[in-house]
Amino acid sequence: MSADIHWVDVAVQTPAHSEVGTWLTYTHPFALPAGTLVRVPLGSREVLGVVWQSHVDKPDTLELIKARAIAHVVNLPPLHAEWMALVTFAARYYQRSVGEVAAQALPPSLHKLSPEQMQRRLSKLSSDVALHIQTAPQASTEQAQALDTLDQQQGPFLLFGNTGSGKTEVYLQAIARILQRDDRAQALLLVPEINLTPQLLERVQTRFGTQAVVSMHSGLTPAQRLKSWVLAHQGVARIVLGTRMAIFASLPHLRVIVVDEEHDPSYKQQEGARYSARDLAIYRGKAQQAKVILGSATPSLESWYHSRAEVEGGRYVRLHMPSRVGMGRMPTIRRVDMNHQPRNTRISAPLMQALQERLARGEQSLLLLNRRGYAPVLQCADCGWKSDCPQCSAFRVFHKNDRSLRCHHCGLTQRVPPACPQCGNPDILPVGLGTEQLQEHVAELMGHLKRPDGRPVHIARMDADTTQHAGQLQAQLAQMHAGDVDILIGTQMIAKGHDFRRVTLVAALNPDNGLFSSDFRAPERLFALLMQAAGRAGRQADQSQQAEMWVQTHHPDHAVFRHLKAHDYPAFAQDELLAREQAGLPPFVHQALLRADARTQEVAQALLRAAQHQLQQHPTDWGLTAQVMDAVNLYPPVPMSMQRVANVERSQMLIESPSRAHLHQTLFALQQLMHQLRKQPQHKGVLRWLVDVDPQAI
DNA sequence: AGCACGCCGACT
DNA sequence: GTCGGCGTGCTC
Repeated sequence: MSADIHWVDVAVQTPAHSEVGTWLTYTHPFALPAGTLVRVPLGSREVLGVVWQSHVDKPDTLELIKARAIAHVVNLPPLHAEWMALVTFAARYYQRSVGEVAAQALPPSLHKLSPEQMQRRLSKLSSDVALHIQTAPQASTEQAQALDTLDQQQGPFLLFGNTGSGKTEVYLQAIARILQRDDRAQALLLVPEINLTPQLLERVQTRFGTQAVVSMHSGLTPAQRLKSWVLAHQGVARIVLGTRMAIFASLPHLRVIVVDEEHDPSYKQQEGARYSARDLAIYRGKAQQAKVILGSATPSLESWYHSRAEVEGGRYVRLHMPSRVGMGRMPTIRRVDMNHQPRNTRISAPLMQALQERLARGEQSLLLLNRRGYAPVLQCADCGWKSDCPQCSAFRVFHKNDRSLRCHHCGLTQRVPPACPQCGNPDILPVGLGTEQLQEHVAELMGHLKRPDGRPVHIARMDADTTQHAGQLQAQLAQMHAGDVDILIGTQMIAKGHDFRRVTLVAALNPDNGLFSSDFRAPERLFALLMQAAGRAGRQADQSQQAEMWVQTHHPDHAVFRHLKAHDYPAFAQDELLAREQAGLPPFVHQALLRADARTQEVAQALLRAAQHQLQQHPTDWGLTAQVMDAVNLYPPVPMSMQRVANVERSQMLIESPSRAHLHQTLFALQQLMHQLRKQPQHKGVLRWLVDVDPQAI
């Protein structure tokens, strides 16, 4: 007379690196389809989980463990098989548990709400699909060609289009074609930053109808996020616009994925499962038969390499759109050799002249400086004390606004001391230049000047400090568009995406730090930033003749600036790829980092050294063959370039191989090995360890 | 990761 | 006498 019992394997958010298996087994009176969302008891709490599979027989691994019963079944359609495959793939690829990736991929409210609360929220959602596609503007010849190729070929595609070439229009028309052909089809449009979503959302909603489009990013309230997620999951929302997290959106009828500005580093998640939304887009498109379009004016060298000719082994279809539409030509690049300027010049004489000309004509200028605050460090004129952070291996930045010293890594904020804490000398001085000081400096130089309309010039600043509160960014952008601002000073946030119509001059004041960084991707990032910044100038055809991008540098002949002057990304990429190939760097090898954190660098490194020793001396103990280890390079553990943050010492070991398969075999072996090593008493002091596959920086 | 249980110092 | 410090260990 025993009731039916089914054994249900459920993925729950198991501890990040626990040895708990892939899923936990619970009981339920009847079988549940894979993908069903459930709430299950775990220890003393109840957590959200995803059913992976059900079976009738008791699993033999469960002999000693008592299976508990599923508490609730969430009243939503099950997640589809492709979503589960994506989560499984991401978990394996980025070396995390399936449950952890699944949990990260679901909206937070789904975890927190009780079944009753969920039910109430769900009942409020409408289920009318309201797609109204408006007529698109006439495509240019280049756009039409790109659209035809997108139609005819399978992809994935790299849309290599100059800033202003109308990439967005191609995305929208490509999406429109696919949504028109299939009345259930869904589209995913990824953008790098939340900042860029509102204006694009408006444009997409205008084209496709407000109801058909939802957004997904971390700036939404939990309720909004849940709503977007459910609408996408139910197939009601036809277009999802979002940041990297949206790559995990449940889209049962996904047919096209667009990754805008695909080179942008923010597509790489930097905590938890360190996934790349761009790379997962490629996987997801293939697995779910959706077209994938990566777009950029300065593609990542990885994507550029993958889009080389098919006969050379390329896997992506490259689409080229070199012309600007509805705007003039790209700005003239002017390099100022700072070796011929007085020492410590911030704004060189010729740049001053050019800025004044813009002011006289009522045109806007952008000044780019990648340093927030007033000065990156304070120094005692007497004893040489510097404002270092007591908790990090970094200097605290001087913010003059509130007279504070702030560590940008751990957040430690203190008032500036009245005198040197080391020798008592009251003479402590700012060293180096930040945006706050630049604003002050420019105001001193040009604040007395008048605009053509007789009003005094307006010198504004836009960076993380002036945009931290809700609405500030939008307000600043509105001022800029209204023409109230004459000179806008800011960090890289002012270079990205904005369509400032009256800007005719953009200047990078001190881009040299990007040139000789130890990070091999620094030149690539600098080139992309400067090209993107240049794209802000001369967006109105009648003004584009005057449009200029200025670069103040001590290395005017450096390849980055040479190729920038010619607006020649392909030449830059060719040089850079050649250098990468010769140096044995990505995309010619694959990398992963094994990282360990501890109170002391010695303890952190000891764990990594032990791991290295085990893999090299006893590979077979960990299931690795000598051949695999021959193809995998383990570098000696070293401190991270940002060695100490919030009193935690960080160390890392670079793992490298030309073979993706061999690299991953090594990483799987490492999981087992690291769990073993951590139990040993000499490694007790290790706070955490983690693996970063395809790291952004090393 | 949470969250319990557990065994030693300063508070109502 | 308890409140609470975070060390240790477990979660189907």
